[in-house]
Amino acid sequence: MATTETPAEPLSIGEVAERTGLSVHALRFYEREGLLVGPVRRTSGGRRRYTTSDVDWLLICVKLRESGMPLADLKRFAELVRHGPGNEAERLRLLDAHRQRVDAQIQALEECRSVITWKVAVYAEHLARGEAEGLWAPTT
Amino acid sequence: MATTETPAEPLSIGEVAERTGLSVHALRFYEREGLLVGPVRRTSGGRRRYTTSDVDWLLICVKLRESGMPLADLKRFAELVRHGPGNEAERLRLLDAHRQRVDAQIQALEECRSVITWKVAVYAEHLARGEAEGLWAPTT
DNA sequence: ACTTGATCTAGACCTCACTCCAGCTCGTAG
DNA sequence: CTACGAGCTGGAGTGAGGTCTAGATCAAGT
Repeated sequence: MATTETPAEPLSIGEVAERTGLSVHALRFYEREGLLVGPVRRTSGGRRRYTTSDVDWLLICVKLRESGMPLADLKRFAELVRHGPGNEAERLRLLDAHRQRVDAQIQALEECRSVITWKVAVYAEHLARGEAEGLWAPTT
Repeated sequence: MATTETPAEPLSIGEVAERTGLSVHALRFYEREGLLVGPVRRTSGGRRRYTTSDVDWLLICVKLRESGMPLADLKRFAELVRHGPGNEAERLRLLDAHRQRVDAQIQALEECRSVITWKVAVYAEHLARGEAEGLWAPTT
């Protein structure tokens, strides 16, 4: 774990954007929305200083988002983590429910892929044997 | 092919909604947006009458949408089909590009799933051995 | 004829997840 | 000191993809 980096140097918002793939806009937005576990430290001048564990959390967030978890759920999860120990069962339920959704998504995508693949094959064959036949006149 | 139904009875918008999973609103919206291959027939009273090939096309659309094809691409595809034969190569490119995106998506989701699964395991183990340890004090 | 329920149109509205802007401040390099 | 880029805030704007409303019409049942 930990971002394969010095274990203590705080990072600027730009650096965090770079290593999470989120935009600086998105990072500020996530913070406003309460998606981070703790408040982000600031320099005396008011600039955000992210810790490596902030970044680790964000990397998890990115994976959860990427797999379609809505921000509302992410927020809920962050709240649970924020309120410390005692709610692990609920965190587990939340994650596990999401994992199931991801599985369903993968299955759905695989089904879509096979439909598309079939359609691609239809066109490929059609092209191979030269243009002809109403390929979709009523329906392929 | 064909929707395992009488090959000629036209369907109302409600029936089509039922068998495609799209809402009647969505069906009208898709039509306005030019996502259908041909214009939908109407009764003398102005009600839409869908043919089974309309439904077949919509079922393809649903699969493409479900796998993340943007409406704009779907529209492009519909246009190609609408303009009849001669552009099959382009249709093929469009579909094949999409198939590649779907593959990438599946891969990404699988990666997400493994991250989530790992996280679920962490919580499960934690719960099994009884509450303790700052599971996220810095980072899990 | 009356009632009921499905449809019709045009257009306003909605959610989600950001993204961008104005106007200002910070901080580092020359 | 000056410039200049990166960061700050609050709030408005964006784009995708629908969803909903109002007010009218159609069609079938009783």
